Amino acid sequence: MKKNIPTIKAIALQLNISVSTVSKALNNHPAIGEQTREKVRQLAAAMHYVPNQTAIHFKSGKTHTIGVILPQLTDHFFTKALSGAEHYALQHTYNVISGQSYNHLQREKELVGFMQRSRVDGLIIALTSETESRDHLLPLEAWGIPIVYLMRTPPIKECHYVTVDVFDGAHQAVRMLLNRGHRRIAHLNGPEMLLTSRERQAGYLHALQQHQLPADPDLICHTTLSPESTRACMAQLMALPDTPTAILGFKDLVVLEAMQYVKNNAAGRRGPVDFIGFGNHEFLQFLDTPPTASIEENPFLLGSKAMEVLIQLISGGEAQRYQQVRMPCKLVNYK
Amino acid sequence: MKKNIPTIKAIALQLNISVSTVSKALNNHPAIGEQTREKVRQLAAAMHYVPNQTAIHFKSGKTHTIGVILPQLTDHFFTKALSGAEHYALQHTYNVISGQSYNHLQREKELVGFMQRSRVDGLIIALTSETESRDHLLPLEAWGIPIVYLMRTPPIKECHYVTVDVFDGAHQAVRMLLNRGHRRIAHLNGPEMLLTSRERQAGYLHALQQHQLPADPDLICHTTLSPESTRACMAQLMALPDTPTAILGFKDLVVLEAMQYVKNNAAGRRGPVDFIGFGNHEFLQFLDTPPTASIEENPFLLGSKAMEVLIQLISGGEAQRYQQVRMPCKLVNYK
DNA sequence: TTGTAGGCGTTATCAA
DNA sequence: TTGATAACGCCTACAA
Repeated sequence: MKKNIPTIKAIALQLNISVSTVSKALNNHPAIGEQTREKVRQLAAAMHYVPNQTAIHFKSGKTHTIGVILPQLTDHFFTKALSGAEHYALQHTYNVISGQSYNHLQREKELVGFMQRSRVDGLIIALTSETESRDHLLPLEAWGIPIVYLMRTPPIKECHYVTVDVFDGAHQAVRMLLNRGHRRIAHLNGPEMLLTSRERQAGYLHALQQHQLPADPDLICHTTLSPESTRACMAQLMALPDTPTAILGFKDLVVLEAMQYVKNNAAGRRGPVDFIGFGNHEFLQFLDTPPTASIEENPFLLGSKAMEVLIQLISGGEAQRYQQVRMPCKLVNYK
Repeated sequence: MKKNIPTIKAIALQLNISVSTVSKALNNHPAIGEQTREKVRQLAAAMHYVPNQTAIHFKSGKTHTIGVILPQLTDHFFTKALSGAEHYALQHTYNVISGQSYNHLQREKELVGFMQRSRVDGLIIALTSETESRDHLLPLEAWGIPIVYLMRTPPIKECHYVTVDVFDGAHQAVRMLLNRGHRRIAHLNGPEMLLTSRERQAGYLHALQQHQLPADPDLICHTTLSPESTRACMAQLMALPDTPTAILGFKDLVVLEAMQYVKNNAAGRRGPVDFIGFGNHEFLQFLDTPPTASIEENPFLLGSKAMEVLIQLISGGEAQRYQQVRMPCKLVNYK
């Protein structure tokens, strides 16, 4: 199967006119006669001519394309963030190319390289939980390609980012649990390395503090997000002399695993009865015994906002201050 | 923020050698001295030189990139199919660019246009449920860009496709329900337009037929996959004088909506007690009352296979017969 | 109103 | 072993 793709030159040849005339006709250049324009357009349509974007990118030095790198799309949070980013980009005639890092730094580096080679005009990235340095991203910045971090930001202040205000989310959740009478509230948090984990924890601690409750380090544990790790955390919590009565989880999936653990392993024994996680996953509605509440994050809007910030950075001319946006989240009650 | 991206020319200028020497040095061309090669490599690394892929694509006429167009990534099935396709592509040094059609023909056409302009070497596509003709795909084929349809195939024989053997999946499911004693089995199917719906139905009918059971058209309905539409179907089924005792659903989500409907609207009344859907969604494990079974499809392998077929078509030289693959599926019991 | 020429970054061919 | 040159498809300033 040999490729046979029509070019401007082929059109020019057939009509016996010059290449530049064809180019102008197709681009609605004013200095082209009505007749010629029509002739060209008709032939182009008949030949199914489609401009070669690689050539245009190459020539213009602008790809009008945004790269998006996310950990994984099996996580609804990122899927929706991607959709939001795509949506905004499309409305502003930008294209999106995306890739999944599968939470591996090595793969993230490869993807960054791919984005660089593809000469994206800007990058949105949620770092892997392995990523400690952003050395592999510095060349992009040096090139003048703006980067907006989404959710998973690097541990520095000098960057553009868009995140969810998980501090407030955790704070709201713990306040609700406190109001329901709980005094032993565990925090089944995500990987310690993630900034978003640390912010959740800060919100958790702040709520306790406001209630003049001491923080018990035994009540805080970190799951790698694997089911095994989550179960290990739960085993630890349940082994405490004074078991927690409520749990704030990193996200809904973790909470469900925790609830399952309690159901399977704590029959009869005292165990947590109230659970709250992040995400407000749509599957929760199908559960006979849903968690107490869930913290809704609106990832679609998050992605859309990230793209908005990025496109503004790209088109906004001179160096701007670091854009740092925190989107609100909302506690949704299930009981 | 002005872009400042190093090129081969910049390297050549600094080292006071020619552009072509630099190019060869970077590409390990044998006819380059060890010294020169080293000098070039070091400077390139120091300048964070990254080749301009748009230029290479442009020059070579090969992008080494595969386009993937899917309805939506919020559907785990397609997310996993995408991951599988990406995985295979990466191992064979192909890149993937993907887009979501959101099940809109218009958007699908735009994406096809984007893929064409991007000069992908091949395309994997799952058509929208709106897509009746493949006119917008013909130019690609005329260009010699192979297309592999994934799951959502066009209603013709002359195409390459990779699907799941849903006929057999439905057949297995209905056989199981029959074995459990059911004689009034409803088929809560997906959009009639989708080939995959028709194949499910054929499997359903075939199983009934093997059991010498007549097919009751009242027991077959088609949801658009929206919750409202699914509820409307359920209302219809529940209004029958002889209500179904079991339901085969288009996919797990539809089944859960159906189960919820029964729970909310049939308290006390006779209603279906066994449910089977397609997908074997990972959330099913968290349900107190899961469906009876689910039909596992392995979409990751499906996407991977589609990519394998496509890359073979791309590199395989001359026109080959139509590749048509049906992946097996497996009934997973929950009760 | 149309055509000519140059150039974007890279590689391949051929000459030095 | 290295360098000069042309070419890929398209656009644009300038010339005709």
